[in-house]
Amino acid sequence: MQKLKEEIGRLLAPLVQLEPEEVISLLEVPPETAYGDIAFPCYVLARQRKQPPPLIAGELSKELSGIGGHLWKEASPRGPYLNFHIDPSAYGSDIIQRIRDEGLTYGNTDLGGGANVTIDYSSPNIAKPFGVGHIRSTVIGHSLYLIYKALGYNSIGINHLGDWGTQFGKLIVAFEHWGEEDELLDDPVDYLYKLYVRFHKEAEVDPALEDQARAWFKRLEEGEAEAVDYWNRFRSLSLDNYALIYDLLGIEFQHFHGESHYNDMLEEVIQLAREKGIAVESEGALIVDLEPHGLPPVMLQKKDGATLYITRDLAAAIYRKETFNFARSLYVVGAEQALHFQQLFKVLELLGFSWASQCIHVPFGLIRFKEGRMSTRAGNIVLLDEVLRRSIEMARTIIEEKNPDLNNKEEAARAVGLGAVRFGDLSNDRIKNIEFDWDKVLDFSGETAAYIQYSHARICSILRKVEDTDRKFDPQAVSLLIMDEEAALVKTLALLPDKIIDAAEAYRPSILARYLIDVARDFNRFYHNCPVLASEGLLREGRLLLIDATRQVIYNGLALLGIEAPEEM
RNA sequence: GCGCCUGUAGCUCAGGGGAUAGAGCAACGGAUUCCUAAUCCGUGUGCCGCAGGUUCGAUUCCUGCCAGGCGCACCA
Repeated sequence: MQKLKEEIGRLLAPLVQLEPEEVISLLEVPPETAYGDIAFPCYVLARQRKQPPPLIAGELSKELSGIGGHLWKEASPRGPYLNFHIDPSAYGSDIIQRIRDEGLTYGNTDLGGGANVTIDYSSPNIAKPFGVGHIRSTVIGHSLYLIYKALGYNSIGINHLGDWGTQFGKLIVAFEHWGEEDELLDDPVDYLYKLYVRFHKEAEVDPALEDQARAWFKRLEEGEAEAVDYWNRFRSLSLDNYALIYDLLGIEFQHFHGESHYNDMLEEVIQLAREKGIAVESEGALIVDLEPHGLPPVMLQKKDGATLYITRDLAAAIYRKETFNFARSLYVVGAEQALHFQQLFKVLELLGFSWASQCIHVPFGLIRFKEGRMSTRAGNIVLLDEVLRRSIEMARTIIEEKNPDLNNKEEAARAVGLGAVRFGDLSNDRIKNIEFDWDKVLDFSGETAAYIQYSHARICSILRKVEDTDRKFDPQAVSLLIMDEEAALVKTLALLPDKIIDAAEAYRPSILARYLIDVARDFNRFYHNCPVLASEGLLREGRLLLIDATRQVIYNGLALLGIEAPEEM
């Protein structure tokens, strides 16, 4: 698409007295393919030429009639627009050849130039079970990690484990009171979760428990052996459990620096805040007054001397800058923490760090029940484990029904089941809340990952049936692809690089997810109207090249969402 | 009370100054001697939350209001 725009920009610029770049930025896609494939709106020229836009469009069309381009064949006026019509043969040839040449790297660009981008994602709280709520940060963050990598950035995935804080005090108190050793060993995370829920229930009647919890956390911060032992056990038991889920989902991180990692740096942060004169005592605690900046105050240190998570986040931000010298630092964390990040970035700025502006909160909405929000404390959450298991099970059932002869059913079921859950989270604008609904999670029809994967599998199926697998690009064969369905598919395939860039700039994998739905839809229309194997000669060859390119686009695109594209399902 | 986010078809959601506002689901009807029907084609639906403003032009930008969600010092 970019190449086509450049060509139009070059030709049109001298005729309209604009720079080629300006022309390119004005170009838009018409609402109907019938109008044309790319349009130049003439409103901007109305003042300059003192003519109505439709007249200008007509004149430009005439001026261009003798010229023509490589990738387009005609520029027709329609109302105030000058519509360019792609030459399907030339354009298709250009795009398909490019996809063939670039293969697995088609869609990638080198915008990043190797610059570091840190991405904080997943970051579960130790000792709490992995609920469906946690999947959002995990899946969105990991996709952004992959997308930035595809743009030539050096992505650095950081799992900022919530492995410190008063919650550990709570767990220790709960375990001291009600803990059973064998139950803990039996199913650690589940048991710790039960203790956590029980703590909050009992604390409602007996508020003294909260004080005990704070005291235990204080002892932990002071490095008291008994507290540290508890912490170590709870932490490693939880990590073992998370490892299973990350493994299943294919999620990776370069760093597992949890909150506890920054303990040694907290004193320094507090010292710096004092030196800069932004930290003040208030009611026995140490706070930063952000009122002049229109924000509520933040607390760096409690009156008992223990720190809070923003203190650790400050230390972590500084550590990341010093260690990775990031060009951008992303925090893929729920929208409910928006204020926290505003405060965090503001304090960094007040501490004199100009790079505070490179820190970006990438927020997302809550996963809720119809009846209200999920709460770990109240104990009403849906476990991610269960969601993934049931989704894979459902996929297995459908495969059994539709494709009973399939060889590696288990592999396909896993790809489809996990893909469904992932896609459900990635396909809508991340800022919106999601209502958790089993029926929707387990539905594999319509705009779903299965739809895209299915398109991929069918292409693979066709390609398997061809005797000569050693295909070469043939411009003549591709030039025969002039049916509407073929031209539409080619045009969509050309968009992958732009969509990856758009997704990265908006921090929205949903842009890419939606695009892949378009690819699959265009492919399915083609599939139903244009026989591949039953065609003959060069046309058959051209269609094989087209679907192979489609296969590549789907494969590459799904990969950036962290979704597998099985060859059979 | 203050702040942030959201409001588009019956439901779930795309779109995001410009040409007749689009998909999926659900409903109904159709397509399989042929490459996997997890598919495709057809039918119907919209005060784009309400009221102002900016503009040649607003569903899109600005302001106010309404509704829902989420936050607002010793949790993370």
